[in-house]
Amino acid sequence: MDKTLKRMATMQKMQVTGLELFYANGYYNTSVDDILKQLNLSKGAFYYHFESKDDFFIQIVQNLLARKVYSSLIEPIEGHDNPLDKITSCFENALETAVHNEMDFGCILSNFLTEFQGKNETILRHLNDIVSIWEVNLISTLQKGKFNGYVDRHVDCEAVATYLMSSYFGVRTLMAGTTPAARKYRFMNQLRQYFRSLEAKKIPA
Amino acid sequence: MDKTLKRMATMQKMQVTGLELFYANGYYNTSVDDILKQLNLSKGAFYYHFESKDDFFIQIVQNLLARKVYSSLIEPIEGHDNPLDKITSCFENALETAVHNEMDFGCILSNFLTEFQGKNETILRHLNDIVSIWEVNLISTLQKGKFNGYVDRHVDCEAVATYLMSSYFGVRTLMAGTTPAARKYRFMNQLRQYFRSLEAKKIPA
DNA sequence: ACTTAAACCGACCACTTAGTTTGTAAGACA
DNA sequence: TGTCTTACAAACTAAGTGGTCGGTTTAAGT
Repeated sequence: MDKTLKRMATMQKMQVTGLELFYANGYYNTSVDDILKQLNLSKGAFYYHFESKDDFFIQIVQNLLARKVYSSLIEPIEGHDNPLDKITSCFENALETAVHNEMDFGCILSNFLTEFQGKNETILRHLNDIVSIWEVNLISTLQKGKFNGYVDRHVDCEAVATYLMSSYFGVRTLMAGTTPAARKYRFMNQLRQYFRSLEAKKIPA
Repeated sequence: MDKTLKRMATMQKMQVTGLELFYANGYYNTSVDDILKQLNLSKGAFYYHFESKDDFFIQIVQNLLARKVYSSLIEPIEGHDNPLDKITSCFENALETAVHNEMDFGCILSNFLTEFQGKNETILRHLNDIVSIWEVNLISTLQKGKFNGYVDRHVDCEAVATYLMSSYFGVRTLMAGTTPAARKYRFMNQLRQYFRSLEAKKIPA
């Protein structure tokens, strides 16, 4: 019991700083030693707990990244209110966090997708799993919004989901570059403009 | 004269295959030797023509990448026709090329932006220069469209440009993953929906 | 106090990396 | 013909890389 606790604690620490460094420097540009140096741990400790660097990363994806995406992009849009409002404030919050983050390098998920595209099929599958979950949740939220009269019935929910994911990934990449606050403001501005065209038409009188 | 020709030819070959491999495998995950092996050239040749790997890449960015972005994303939207139509068909063509590309790993520019974010300031500056050029062109095209009565006068052109760049970067990342054709279709679908909300209102009668 | 196993250390291995250096074939030029 | 420069080859260096392995610490169970 205490043993598994210690085990979990060490593994957790490794994964947390692992994610930090992988996010900041990229997977291939971060060595296992880099991570261990920051924790004052040795190679032995690492390979005692993890099979390989790839295995280590996959566990990070499942343990930390999946939860992060869920808590910041999926859970906030659940519920039966107006999905367009929920998505708006969800994006607003996510982007605001990015603006205030001194070390923002873009959307973690999107960055890793880019890095492993065509390089590591196994890892890519795990990343795409997260994308799928996000997509499915967006679609069903939008469909629920249709049913509840918030979203126009002619709207193609799958297409909207694709458009939303695209724009979010992209703006995070742009924001990591220059003038994140301005870019966030402009982005949200146009997101609202776009959403207005998806609203259910009010039946006059 | 013949000398500079040979020199240019060799450098060109190196840069072309360099860009191919950097795009496919990433900058840090592609060694100079990888490039040289494919050309049957030696380290001597490489360091005779280029100062360093970084210098090599910067020249690729300026010589090849800048031109590529210009010819596929900037030049096609120039002119005095309806900018919303021009941008639509420009994106349509760019995405169609990506769909038919067997080895598509996303938008070259966006991928490199992601890879160098927070890692190499110098290279990042050169990449952001290209982004700026694209942005400026989008904005001025939209403003011209306003002047010519294609775009509604209340539209915030800078915000539209940000939104367009974001969505394009993002959809290219998504398309590199799964079902690129479907994602392209859905994306273009919603782009048109969005553009409809930017059109100049027809003055009735 | 003794056993046992989990948790960890750190030297080590084979290999790769960017970059250097020494050397040399081939053409230009005198 | 002899010299000099260009354009490359190939062996090399020093610093890493992921991964292995024999040994040591630590702490719980008896």
